[in-house]
Amino acid sequence: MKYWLMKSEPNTFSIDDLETMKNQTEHWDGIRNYQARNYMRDDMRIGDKAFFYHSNCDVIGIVGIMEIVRESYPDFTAFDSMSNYFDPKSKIETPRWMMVDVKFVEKFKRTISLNELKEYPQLKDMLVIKRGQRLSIQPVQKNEWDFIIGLLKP
DNA sequence: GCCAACGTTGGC
DNA sequence: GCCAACGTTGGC
Repeated sequence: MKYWLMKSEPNTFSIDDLETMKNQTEHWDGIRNYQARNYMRDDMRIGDKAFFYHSNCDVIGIVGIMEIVRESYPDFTAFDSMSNYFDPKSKIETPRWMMVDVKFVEKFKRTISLNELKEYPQLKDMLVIKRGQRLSIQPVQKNEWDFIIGLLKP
């Protein structure tokens, strides 16, 4: 099983939104970056776990956990000229962008902020704490995952 | 295939 | 709102 971190701006889609979706499940649409797409398409498998990360907001950081429940399939928002994510270069016959379905697992009692993540030497290699790192889907190492889960214990 | 211009991300 | 970092585009 692999571990991931997936960013979303809570103004657009927050962990609370995910929790209130039907079946607590939603497609993760709007990824328009090749490296992030490749991670979804090539490496994400059903049962993988992902941190839900809130970006561009008051309290930036990891807010909970979700699970991958459907492997990659074409991102239909790319075909919709009314969508913010419309991409005329992505055709139904040859879709350029993919998405996965994610299911809510838990919301943490507290946000593990970006500032806090930066404090721990154990996490110094995490992509998310590196300046200018904009990848919206990032792999997380098992030891990093376990360390972060450990922070939640009293 | 290079690279300048441009657009976007996302922390601050 | 600013702007550094980075990805993409398109002329050559």
